[in-house]
Parts: sequence; structure tokens; C-alpha cells
Amino acid sequence: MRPKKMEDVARLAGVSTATVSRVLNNPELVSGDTRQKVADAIRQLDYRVNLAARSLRTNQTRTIAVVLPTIADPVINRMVEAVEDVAITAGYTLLLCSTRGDAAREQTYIELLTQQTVADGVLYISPRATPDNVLALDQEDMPLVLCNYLVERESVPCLLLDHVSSTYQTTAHLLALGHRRIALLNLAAPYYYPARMRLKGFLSAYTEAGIEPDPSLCIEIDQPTYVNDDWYAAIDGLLARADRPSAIVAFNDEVALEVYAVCRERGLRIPHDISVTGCDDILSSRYLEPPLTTVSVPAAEQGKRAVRALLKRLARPHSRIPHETRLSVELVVRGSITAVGQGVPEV
Amino acid sequence: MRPKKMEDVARLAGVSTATVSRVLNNPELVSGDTRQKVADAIRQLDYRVNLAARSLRTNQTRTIAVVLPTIADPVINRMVEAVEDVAITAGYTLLLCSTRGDAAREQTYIELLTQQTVADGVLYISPRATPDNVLALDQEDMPLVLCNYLVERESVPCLLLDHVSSTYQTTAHLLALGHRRIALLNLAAPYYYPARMRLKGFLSAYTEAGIEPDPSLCIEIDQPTYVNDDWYAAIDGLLARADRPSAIVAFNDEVALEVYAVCRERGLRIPHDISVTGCDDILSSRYLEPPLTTVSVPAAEQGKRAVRALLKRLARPHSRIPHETRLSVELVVRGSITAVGQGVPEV
DNA sequence: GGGTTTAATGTAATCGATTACAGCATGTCA
DNA sequence: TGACATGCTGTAATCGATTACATTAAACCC
Repeated sequence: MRPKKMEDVARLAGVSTATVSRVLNNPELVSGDTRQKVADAIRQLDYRVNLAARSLRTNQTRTIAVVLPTIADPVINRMVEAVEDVAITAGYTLLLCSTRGDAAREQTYIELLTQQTVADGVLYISPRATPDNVLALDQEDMPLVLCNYLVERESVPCLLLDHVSSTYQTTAHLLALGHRRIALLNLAAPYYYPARMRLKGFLSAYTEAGIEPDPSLCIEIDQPTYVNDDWYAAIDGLLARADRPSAIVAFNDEVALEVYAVCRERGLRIPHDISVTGCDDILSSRYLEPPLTTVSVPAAEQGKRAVRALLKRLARPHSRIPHETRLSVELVVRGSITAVGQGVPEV
Repeated sequence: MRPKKMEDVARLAGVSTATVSRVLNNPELVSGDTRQKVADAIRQLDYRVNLAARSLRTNQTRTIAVVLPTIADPVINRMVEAVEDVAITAGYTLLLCSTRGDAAREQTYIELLTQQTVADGVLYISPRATPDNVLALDQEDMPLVLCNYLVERESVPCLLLDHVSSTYQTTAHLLALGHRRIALLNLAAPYYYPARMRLKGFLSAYTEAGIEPDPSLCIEIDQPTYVNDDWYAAIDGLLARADRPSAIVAFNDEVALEVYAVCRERGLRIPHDISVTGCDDILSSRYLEPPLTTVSVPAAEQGKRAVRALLKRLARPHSRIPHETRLSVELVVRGSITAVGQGVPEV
């Protein structure tokens, strides 16, 4: 059965298509009487507008593209769910563009998106954003909001977690517990915004305490794709050292998991022999033995704010939106850290 | 700057729009010479087709809608990533529809999708599928593939994990280890396909061993939304019993995490006092203490096959596609289980 | 060479909505 | 009563592609 067109509705209701369209989009322009007739006809025929036709005519898609490196990440997960909640309420639909750290794929998506007929706006969730792509989108007048990355161009709103504070709080806490040899397991910094900030927070905690950090304990892993292989070697190397650190600040909870595994292999007890912290507070963190000290991040809140900013821009293209928003994070202390020398060896 | 239209390209290349369109869609109909000229013009103007216009004319969107209960689930995650990999290669884009177990929201999405101008096909990843919705889609001639749910209608391809085998393997293994009081922590069965199958597998392992299961150990939790609250109480109640089971088969790894937590609280040691198993083999399972015995499921493979089936149907609407495909799962034995009476109490 | 097929291209209708503009009836005011 | 505003509705152009059909030229065959 051929899907119904506006013309069918118009005929049944005894009006013109213009009136039907008005009932749908500007009901206040139509008399209550006609409105009722049209509404009845629509119901009777189970009519739905053809979105392709509408898009063609109005140049709007009511779609938001979400560009992200992967959805298989607990933090991004929470963000996207929040984004969808807000978007659907506003009548928008989500186009999923996961790049998997693959530049070619990202390029494909960017090209798809720069033709304005696919999405009305782009939410770019990518700590690893390639500025060129981001700026290209902005250049083409595609409304754009960035998450977890900061570009200089004032016109692009950027929503950030306070990554500096994340490592600062963690490191300061460990220093206060008497730790002096703290290792940072970080991602390589170029283009990776959070990593740069984490390093900054780590160092500033040291500086504030008036202590000199050991640069050889700042490990950077180059991990362009979202795979966890390289970490193991790095951690193992770290723990094999004679001057092994007394605490490890891991890039995130998943890396901390790997630290747990290496410690177990080497017979190191957490926290007695070594303190460990993570970041993100993923579900399993609190179930580990010992439960992982980590940093809880407001991912959902970030997602909500980001999409709200985007919706605002879509509604009023020249509305002022703050260029930089920084959401605070919170240290969650659990059993995986202890004061230096306070370890209670068992057995 | 106004986006380029096909007409602009045609003018620059000195041909008609029909020819430009042919270069794009049926290059073999155009002479090499003209093809080159058009290609040059396209490049020079940085022209992209207007997808809304194309959709309107061709009635195709090159979009696949993925309906799922949540993306914050490790198994669904892996499936969706695989789906996207295949889809993008075939030139398709993904529309994300996460229902969050909310019937109204699911309804909204279904209505959106039944107007054929949004997506060419639907991949319904939902163990909790409401058959009415599914059948409505099929009724409207929307190409449809189901994951983790089985409907009778032959026209709908269903891709299933072998949930029966999952609990069967686990339970049989535990029975072989001498366990006789094994608890099953299951989801409530109505409309929840995997749960029904899990129960079946659990019982058939007992039957095969010629042992009578204790019905009071088959716990069913009603969990319409994806929240983990009710499990705690159920687990705690189970472990408080005087005739506490010697093993627990948890619905999935996340539930098993909760079991670990309750055991810790109650001072029960795994596996010495009680054996625990999960399902899905999520990342953290192997990092637990002790590492969790679980069932590894080919989620990515399932996603790939599902989308391939859908693409096949899109290409040839009346191609024969197997109605039911069942992918086998594999028991992964780790330290969380042991033979009855073999527990080596420490200290 | 005349007729017929084949290849390459153009003309114009079409997809299904939105909306500028026009028209008409009614109400309001001096 | 006439001038004008207001409210409601219809007519028809338009968005940017695709494609059936027509046209022309070249190739081929006997």
C-alpha cells in the first residue's frame, strides 16, 4: 500500500495541502474547525510527513551527528545516553559516527557531514580531535560543539572535564599520604587534550608540595587505536625497576585494571606494597579487591550540557554560548591507596 | 556561500544535470571523456549531492536504524561497533535509537521508523523486544533483522546467541564438579527471550545429570529498566539462607560483580565457600579476585551477521535469509569455581 | 546505400513537502 | 457607507536530485 501523502489528507479533509502543512507546522494559522477536520483525516489515514521532502524544502534534518572515537568506552557511553535523552526530547535524532581512531574513517564522516543535508549540527566527542577536521566543520557553518577538546576558535563551544584537577587531586592526596615516588601512566600528549591536562595537574601537585618529581616516572603510551596492548609492557617495566614507585596514577580505570593484574603476577600487594588510582569510576572499580581509588567524572552532565548548547545554537544561530566550560571532578578514595609505610603486611 | 547544486556542476562541465547524475550513479552510461570533465567539475566546485533530494526521489536513505535498549552495555557495545564497521563499508550510516526500556520512547522511535523516509532498514537489538512493535515494522514492509529475540514470523531473520548452551555448559560443569545446590540468578522471563533460554539450559543440565533441581534456587528478577538495584537484595537473601547454594550462576558478569560484593560483605570466600559464574566475559572479569568464570559470547560476530543479513535484504528484497541463526558460546573457566569440598580454606 | 542497432546525451516530469503571495470574507472605524 | 485591517484558505513556485523517454550520431550489416 502506497504511503499516504499530504495530498491524500487534503483531499479527505476537503482542504488544500497548504492548509494541511499549516496544521502540522503552524496550527495557530488555521481555524479550529479546519484544524479538527485535518487532524481527523491525518489520523484516519495514519499519515506521516515525508521527512526527505521536508528536509529538501526546509534545509533541516532534525538530526544531530555524534562523532566519537568509540562507543565501547564507559564514559563516552554515559555521555551519549545523556545526549540522546536530551535530543529526543527536543525532537532530534542521533546519527552515530564512531571513528575508531581511524583517520580515513573520520575523514569519510566529516565529508558526509559537511554536506548540510545529513545533520543540522555536530557533537564532536573526541579527546583526540584532529583540529583540522573540527575547524573544517566550523568553516562550513556546521553548528558544532566540542567535548573533551579545546580549540582556540572562540566560535566553537568546548565542554571539558577538569582533567587538570583529576590528577592534581589524586597526586596531592598521595603526596599527603607521604608518597614521594609517584608514577603517572599517561597517554601520549600530542593532539590528546586530556593527557596534556593530566600531566599538568600531576606536575602542579608536586610543585605545590615543593617536591621535585622524577621525570622517568611520567610514562606516556602512544595508543592511537583503542586497544589496551601496550600498557602491560609499560606497567611491567615500571614495577620491575629497583626504584619502583610507591604509587601509580593510572590514566583511567581500565589501565588501573591492568596494573592490578601485573601486581598480582609479581606478588605485589595493593595497597601495602604499592598504591594505585584510576580515573572515571567505571562500574567494576568498586568491586575490585581492593576497591579502586578513582576520580568520578560527570559524563552525563557533560553530555547534557553539550547537546543543550548545540540545540541553543540550532535554534538561534548567533546566540552567545560560552567558549569554554569546565566541569569539576571528584576524587573517590577507596582501599587501593594507603600511607607510605602504613602497609600492614599479612601472613 | 550557497552549497553547490548539480546544475552548477553541469554548467561548468558543459553538460546536462542528467549526465552529472549518471556520472555519479551509473558511470558506465557515460563516455570516458565526459566522465572526466564532470569529475573535474565536481572536484573543482567541491560538490556533494544533496541527500535529502536524492532520498525524496529514490525513496532510499542509505541509513540503518539500530534499535537497542541501551548502549551502556558491554555486549551491545561490541555488537554495535561491529555493525557500524560493516555498515559504513557498505556506504550506510547508523541511526541510533536507544529505548532505555521505556515503552513510550520505543513507540516514538517505531513511529519515526515506520515512515519509510528515515531508514532503509531496522536492526532490532533487543532481548526485550515487544513483538507488537517488531511485527508492526515488518507489516509496514520495513526490512527488519532481529538480534537476541525470536519471533515466529518466518519473514523476520533472527540472530541469536545460544543462550541455552550458555547456562547448560556452565551448570553441567558445576554439576560435574559435584555441586548439587546451584542457584540461577535470572531475569524475569516474559518477553525476555534470553532469560527463557537460560532457564531452559540450566534445567536441562540437571535433567541430563538425572538430578532434581531445587526450584527455590531459580531466582527471577524483574528488571524492566537497565538498573542494577534489585539484584543486591535477591543475592543477599540467597546467601542468608541456611541451605545456601554451593554455586551461583549469575545472569551476566555485572550481576556476578554484585555477587562478589555480597560475598565479601558476608565473609564468604570465592570459590572456597561458594562458586560463582557470569556470562558475557566483560573486560573486568579476568581482573577480579578471583578471576570470574564466565561465558564468552561472539557479540561482534552476531552484529556483523545481522547487518549483513539486513544489507542482503536491502539489496534484494525477496532474497531467502535463514529465519533463525544461532551462534555458539564458550565457557571460560577461571578461578571463581572449584569442586565441592575442595575449597582450601586459608588462614 | 538504406535500414537497424547501439551509445551518448538532453528534455522535462517527478518525488512530497513548504511557503510567498493572492484572494476572499468578515469585522472595524470614521 | 467606504476604506482598511484581519483571519483564513488556496494557488503555484520551489527545494535538488533521478530517470523515462526522446533525440542524435555513429557503427554495423547485407
